[in-house]
Amino acid sequence: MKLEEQLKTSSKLPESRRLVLNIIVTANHISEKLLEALKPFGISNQQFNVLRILRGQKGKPANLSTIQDRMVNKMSNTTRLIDKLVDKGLCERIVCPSNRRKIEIRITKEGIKILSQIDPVIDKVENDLAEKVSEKELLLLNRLLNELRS
Amino acid sequence: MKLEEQLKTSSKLPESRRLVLNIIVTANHISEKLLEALKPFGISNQQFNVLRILRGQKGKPANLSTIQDRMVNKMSNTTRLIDKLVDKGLCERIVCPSNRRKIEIRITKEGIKILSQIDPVIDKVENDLAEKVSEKELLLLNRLLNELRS
DNA sequence: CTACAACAATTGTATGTACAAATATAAGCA
DNA sequence: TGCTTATATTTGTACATACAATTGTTGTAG
Repeated sequence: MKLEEQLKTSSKLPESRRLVLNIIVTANHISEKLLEALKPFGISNQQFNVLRILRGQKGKPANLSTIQDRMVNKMSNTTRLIDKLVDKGLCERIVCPSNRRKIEIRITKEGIKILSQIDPVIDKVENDLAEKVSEKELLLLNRLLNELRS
Repeated sequence: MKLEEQLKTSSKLPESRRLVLNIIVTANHISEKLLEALKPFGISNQQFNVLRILRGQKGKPANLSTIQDRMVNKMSNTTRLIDKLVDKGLCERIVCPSNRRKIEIRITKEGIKILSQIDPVIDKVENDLAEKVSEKELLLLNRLLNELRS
C-alpha cells in the first residue's frame, strides 16, 4: 500500500522522510502479523524472541545480559519479561553458582514444545511477506537495510 | 551493520527471516535516533507525530479518530497521549459543539513554536539516514517497502 | 583485610501499546 | 415518544519500553 494512503495524508513528503516513515510503518505492519500468529499461543513477540534465543543456546544456560544483547528489541526490562516466561513454565531461572551476581536462564521442555508448535506458523508469516518481492529484490532489500544501519 | 552482527548470532538465517528481522531492527534503530533528537524538547516520537498531524490541519481542529487514523503507530490510547500534550500546553481539547460525542483538538501557539524548533533537527536525522544509500536506491527502497505491505 | 569500584540483576516510575468494557451522545425507527 | 443501535471517547488492565536508582556480589588497590 502506498505510504501516503496508509497515513491518509495528502502532503507530498520528501523522499528521505518517506523512507523513515515507510520503514517504521512496515515494521509495525510485520509486528502485527507476527503478534496475530502468536496470539493462539498466548505469548508476545518479545517473549517468542527470547524463547528462540534460549533454544539457540542448545542446552547451555544464558544470563540476562546475553539475552538482552541478542534481542531484536533491546528491551529495557528483560527481568520482568523472563518473570512472565517463568510464570508460564517456559523457562527457568537459577542463580549462577560460580558468580552469584549472574543468573542462568534455560528453556524448559514445555518451552521447547511450544516453540516447535509455533515454528511453522511464523515460517508462514515470514514466507508470505518475502514472496511479495522477487528473489533478487529480497537480497537487495536485506543489503540496503544493513547499509541504513551503518 | 550486518544483521547477524547486530543480533550477535552465528546461525545462518533464511533470507525471509532475515528480511523480517532486518526491517524491525532497522525501524528500532531509526526510532532511537528520532527519540534522541527529540529528547531535548521533552516529547516522545508519538507526541511529535501527533503534533505534526495537528499542524497539518492548518487551523482546522481534528478529532481523536482522525488523529488515530493518521498516526504512524496506530496507538491504542490516543486519549492519554493527548492528555500529555494538553498538560504541556502544546495542544488544546474542546468538546465539539455540533456533536458532543466528538472532541476538537487543536495545536496551540506553543505547539507550533516547539515544532518549528524541532523541524531542522528531525530533517537532519532523516537526511543522514537517506544519504547512506544512493538516490536510486532510496526510491527503490520506498517502492519495495510499499509492496511488502500489500 | 577493608574500602571502593565494577558488575549483574532488580525495582520504581513514566510513557507507550493492545484490548475490552464502560460512558455518553446521537440517530433511526416502531 | 421510548427503545435500540451506532458512534466517539474514556477508562481499566496487562504487557512493553526507557531511564534512573537500588541491591547484592565480586574483584582489587592500598
